[in-house]
Amino acid sequence: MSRRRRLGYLLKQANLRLAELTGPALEPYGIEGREFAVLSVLGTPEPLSQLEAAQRLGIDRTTMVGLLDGLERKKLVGRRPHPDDRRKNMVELTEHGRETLDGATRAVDGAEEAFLAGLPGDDARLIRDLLDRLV
Amino acid sequence: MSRRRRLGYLLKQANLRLAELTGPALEPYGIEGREFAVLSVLGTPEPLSQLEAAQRLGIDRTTMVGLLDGLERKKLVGRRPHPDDRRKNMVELTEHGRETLDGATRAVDGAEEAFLAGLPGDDARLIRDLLDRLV
DNA sequence: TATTGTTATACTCTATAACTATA
DNA sequence: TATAGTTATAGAGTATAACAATA
Repeated sequence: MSRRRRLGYLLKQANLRLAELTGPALEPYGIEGREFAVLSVLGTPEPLSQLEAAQRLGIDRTTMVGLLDGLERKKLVGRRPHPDDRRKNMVELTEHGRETLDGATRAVDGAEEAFLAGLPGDDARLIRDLLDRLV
Repeated sequence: MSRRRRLGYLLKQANLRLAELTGPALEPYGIEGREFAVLSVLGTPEPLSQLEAAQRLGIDRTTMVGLLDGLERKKLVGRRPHPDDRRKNMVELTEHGRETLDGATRAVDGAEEAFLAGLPGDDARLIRDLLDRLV
């Protein structure tokens, strides 16, 4: 009979353990977890401004500036002014960014799979569904 | 048909949402989430040194020093040298610390319950079990 | 020599405030 | 007046390195 651990502790440790798998998985692509997250939201069909991308990820727009600076230096994304509202920068994946996203997505899929490997297939699907309903 | 969100994103957001509930829940007790975590591990029957407490929480021993400094200032814990190994500080809850832990535990239980309120009872129990098996 | 607690320090991540330009 | 992007800055939270005391 083991002691019940706090939910906050479990979530934090799960996050850390997953990051230990995704970090190395992304290394060959030259990006970090947060950069992958940015590429992921930019990979959706609809074009996004910097602010919109930030909101999708739940981060501040000032944080997005730095992330995009890095991704732009790596030639993974490009900024261009919105034609109808020149306050906005629309952000798009470059060809290289798209390729990187595709490969990195497979790598992260593998890392998530490894992370969930301890659970039977049904439970692996279930925990994702449950978390999805919570957030 | 909604887009599948990354597991890392879900875990991070779940953590943030839970923290938004536990933070205010702990406020009446004058402690923060991390301090509650420390009190929790000190609340177990076996006496712990600073290092042992840090290891239970997966944090560095240098981080534990600062946390215990704060808790000691609040008269919630006490340090005393281990009788047989004077390199070690044994850390124990004060009477006030025990009372605070008891109340705070109920408050956090309530916050976790609220966090999981969107899920049917079975699923609320299940997600905790699944996370427990993952970490 | 190794371990525990401590301190100083630095690094990462993030947000707030203030500015520019646009609307 | 309000919004989007930017910059400067500051605050958490954390770890690494180095030291003293002890084993």
